[in-house]
Amino acid sequence: MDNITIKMLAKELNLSTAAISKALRDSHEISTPTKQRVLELASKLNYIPNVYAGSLRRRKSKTIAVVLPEVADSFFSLAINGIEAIAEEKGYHVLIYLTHENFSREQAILKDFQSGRVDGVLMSLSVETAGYQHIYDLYSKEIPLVFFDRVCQEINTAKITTNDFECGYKATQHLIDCGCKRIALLSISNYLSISIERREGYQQALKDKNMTYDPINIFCGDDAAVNYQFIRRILSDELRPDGIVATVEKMTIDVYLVCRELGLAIPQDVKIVSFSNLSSASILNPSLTTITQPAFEMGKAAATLLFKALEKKNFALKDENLIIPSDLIVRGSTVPNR
Amino acid sequence: MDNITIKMLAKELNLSTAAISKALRDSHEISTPTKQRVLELASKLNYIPNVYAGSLRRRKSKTIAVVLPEVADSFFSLAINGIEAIAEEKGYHVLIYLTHENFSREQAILKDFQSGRVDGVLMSLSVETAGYQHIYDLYSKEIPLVFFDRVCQEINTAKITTNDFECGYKATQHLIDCGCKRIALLSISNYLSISIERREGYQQALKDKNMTYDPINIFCGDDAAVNYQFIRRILSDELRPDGIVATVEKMTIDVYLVCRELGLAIPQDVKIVSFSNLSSASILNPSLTTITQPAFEMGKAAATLLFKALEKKNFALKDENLIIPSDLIVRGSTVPNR
DNA sequence: ATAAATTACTTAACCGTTTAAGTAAATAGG
DNA sequence: CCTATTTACTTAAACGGTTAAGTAATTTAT
Repeated sequence: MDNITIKMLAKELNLSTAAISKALRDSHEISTPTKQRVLELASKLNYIPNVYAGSLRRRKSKTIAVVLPEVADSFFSLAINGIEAIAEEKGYHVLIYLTHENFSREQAILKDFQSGRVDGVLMSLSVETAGYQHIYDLYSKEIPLVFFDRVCQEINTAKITTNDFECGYKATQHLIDCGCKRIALLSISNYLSISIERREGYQQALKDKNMTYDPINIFCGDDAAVNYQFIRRILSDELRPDGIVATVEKMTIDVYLVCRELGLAIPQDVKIVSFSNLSSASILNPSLTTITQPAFEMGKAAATLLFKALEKKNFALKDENLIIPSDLIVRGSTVPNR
Repeated sequence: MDNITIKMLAKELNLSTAAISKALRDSHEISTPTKQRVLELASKLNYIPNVYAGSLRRRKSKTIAVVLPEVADSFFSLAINGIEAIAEEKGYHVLIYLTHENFSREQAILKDFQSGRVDGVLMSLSVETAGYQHIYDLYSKEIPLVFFDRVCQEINTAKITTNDFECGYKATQHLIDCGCKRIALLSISNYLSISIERREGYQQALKDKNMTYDPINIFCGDDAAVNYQFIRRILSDELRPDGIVATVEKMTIDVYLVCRELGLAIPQDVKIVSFSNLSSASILNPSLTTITQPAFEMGKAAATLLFKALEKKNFALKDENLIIPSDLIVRGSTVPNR
């Protein structure tokens, strides 16, 4: 059996399709008894409007896109939760796209959005993103865009971040306070906003204590084995770090595994602080000191801003810049020696 | 500036909109030089077709929905990865919906799909789902549906599962082999397919060794504190279990925390096997013995089947039933005493 | 040389909903 | 009592593509 359409309701009730449409949208142009009849029949026949017809006509899809590097990461999955919570509340639908940190994939995804598929976009940049033309192109189509976490400073739109600089600083300072002399920063990019901020915080903390050390960049591909070998090399060195700030959750597990393999004790030989939302942080061996980001809240905030822009025509995203602070949660991986 | 439409291309090239449409879809009815001209102008003006117009006319959206209980869970986030991988390959878009284990939310989500919003649905049932009318309603609209993990046996469509019965059996047997005498099963439902299967495997394993013990059901709400207290009560009992099969990842962390608080040693006092895809399992304190589900592969398989149904009109999902086995990975939480 | 088939289009209907503009009847206002 | 306004609709044109059916011009077949 075919789907019920407005046309069928119209024929059945001897009304025009316009009358049906208006009745369903509770227009004042339709009398109460007529509205009743329409509503009754609609519910009796289980009429469900075709969303594509509506979207075409109204040029609005009630759909947003979330563009993420990956989903199997506690930060991003919590952020999705926050986004979904708001979207559900507002009656919006959520399309999800994963870049897998790949630039050309990100370009292709954004290009597609020019089709009008979505009313707005929430995104966190990929590591590989070099150049922002694809973002400007989207921007020029006047599709509202809110960045979260990995933002693009160059683009003049809303950005939700956490206090990455301070967290880089705090994490480093904490390791210094615990007696670390050679503190490494494990990062995945020289260009990503969060990487830069965290690194600058790290460097400032070292500078304030007249210490130096090199941040270490790890190419973050899909190949976990490569990361593992890289970390192993670092920790095998004679002058290996005695403190590590891991700016990415993934790497932490590798650090733990490498330490176990090399017979290095955490926190005695190596202390580690990780930017992470792992729910298992407290039951690791040893429990992990983390910078825990407000992932859920950031997702919520990003979505809230986006919907504000979608619902209020004269609301400008340009100068919205929200920073939600993270927490340093001290645990077993950074206990001072003796 | 307004969006470029086929109409504009047609006017510019002195052709009909039909010719443009056909040229863009590489129809044999259009000459090569004309196609070239159309393609050139389209790319020059950056023509991007309006997806809603196309979807309305063709009654196909190139979009699928994924309906999940939650996303902040390693199984589901890996499954999304698998689904996205296939969807991307096939040029489909992925809408994501979270039920938060809530029945009425699940009903509302499926009802919306009757609008033609999606071409197909992948889903994993919520804990609270009681009754399947909403699924039958979807089914009657001939929207292909593939279940994964938490399936509904009653509905005659494709199902991707893992060998839950065997895993329940294997996990229990493993604990017995490690010397456990009182083995508890932590579950979240009496009705969920996976819960039933795992419980039956557990019970069979006990029966085969002439042992008895009660499975324990935990209401799995959003309130983590409730679960925690519940587990605490169980482990505080004089006749507390010395072995636990946790069928849900979330609970494992609670068990670890409660054990620490009560001064119970894992694995000496309590051994635990968990159904889990936690990437941190190997670095927990102690490392966690897991039944690791092929989450990514299950997502991929589910998506692959769905697309087969979408692309081949005479492909029936009815009797597709794929079981991808999980692995028991023995780690520190189940070392035999002495 | 003529009928048949092919080529390269055009015309117009259609997908299902929304909405600006029009209209007849009822009501209100002076 | 006649005009202005309001009420409750209808008509028809969008929204932007797709596609069945039609057609004139050219090519092929007999």
